[in-house]
Amino acid sequence: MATETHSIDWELRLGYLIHDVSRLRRSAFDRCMKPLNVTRSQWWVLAYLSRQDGMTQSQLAEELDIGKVAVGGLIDRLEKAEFLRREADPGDRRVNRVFLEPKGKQLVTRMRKVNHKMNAQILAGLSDDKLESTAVALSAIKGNLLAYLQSAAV
Amino acid sequence: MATETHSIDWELRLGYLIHDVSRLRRSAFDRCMKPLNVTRSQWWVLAYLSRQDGMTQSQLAEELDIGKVAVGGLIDRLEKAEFLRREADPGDRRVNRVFLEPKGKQLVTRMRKVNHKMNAQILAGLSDDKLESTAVALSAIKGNLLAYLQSAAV
DNA sequence: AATGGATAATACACTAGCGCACGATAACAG
DNA sequence: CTGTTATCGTGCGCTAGTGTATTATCCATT
Repeated sequence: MATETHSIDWELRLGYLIHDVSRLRRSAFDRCMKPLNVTRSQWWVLAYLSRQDGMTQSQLAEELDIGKVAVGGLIDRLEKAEFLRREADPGDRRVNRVFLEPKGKQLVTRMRKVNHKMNAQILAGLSDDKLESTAVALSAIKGNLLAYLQSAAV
Repeated sequence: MATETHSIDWELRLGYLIHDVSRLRRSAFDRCMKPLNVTRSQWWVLAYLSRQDGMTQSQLAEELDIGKVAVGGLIDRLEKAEFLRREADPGDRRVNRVFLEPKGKQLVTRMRKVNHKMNAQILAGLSDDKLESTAVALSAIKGNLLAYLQSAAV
């Protein structure tokens, strides 16, 4: 089994690496955000809202690619913490629109900085070239994954 | 702030890409494993056991890099499903050692195949060179992350 | 032998995700 | 206008992870 010729080995390694990096990155992120008293998932909600305030819960679920239920729970907690508020849509009584509260906006700018600093540290020592080619490769993988998930959706 | 010169852009992209790829990969993995009626986390437990049967729960937690509590829960479910069994260590009455049951071993071989096939599809179209350089870059990132998590452990 | 510190597993409370099913509402068909 | 269908949000139950506290056991030092 040591004599596998080509790619197989890298395939496996890459599989594990993606797993490891994403797990470690998650830990690092959590550690960074801890002093801000907001979780990773909550961060994403706020980040998306900061780019487009007043989204509906379903839109958020779509963008974040998580279920509506999960979004509901997140918003519950964020609302309780007064980072955002729900507001009934005047035109469609089914929908809740979600708006950032001042406290939330403030948090977003702080989080942006923290995130940026973390990225810099994590990618330290990698040339722009490497960063770029890695990004390209990951994009390709992402494309494959999307295609795979589409097709297998049967 | 729009006039940042260099890498910043790739840093951001790479951050998002790692996030996306890991999320999508997780979904794909879950989809693959679904017919086997075993979750991703459970898969890891079985995989590690298949390489070293009879580990203690704490060893498993260490290897998998999750908490002991989480491991306990996973093993509860896996034991109930008869994929493995707990066995008291004769020398130290505090520890439980975990062993694969035949049903578990059987599952591991099936999972290996599925995993391999998925990897191949996901990395399709990438040359060995690209795979290698991507793996190298991710390794470096992983190193940075580990260092970061160590240092910030203050 | 006794005690005090480390370690193994568990209990409990919390955040987070999924899937399914449900009620309310909207949009559209006839 | 009425019935069907689709969509929005939620409730419930499950798996999974975290952190803290607890219990049982081991081990080292006195």
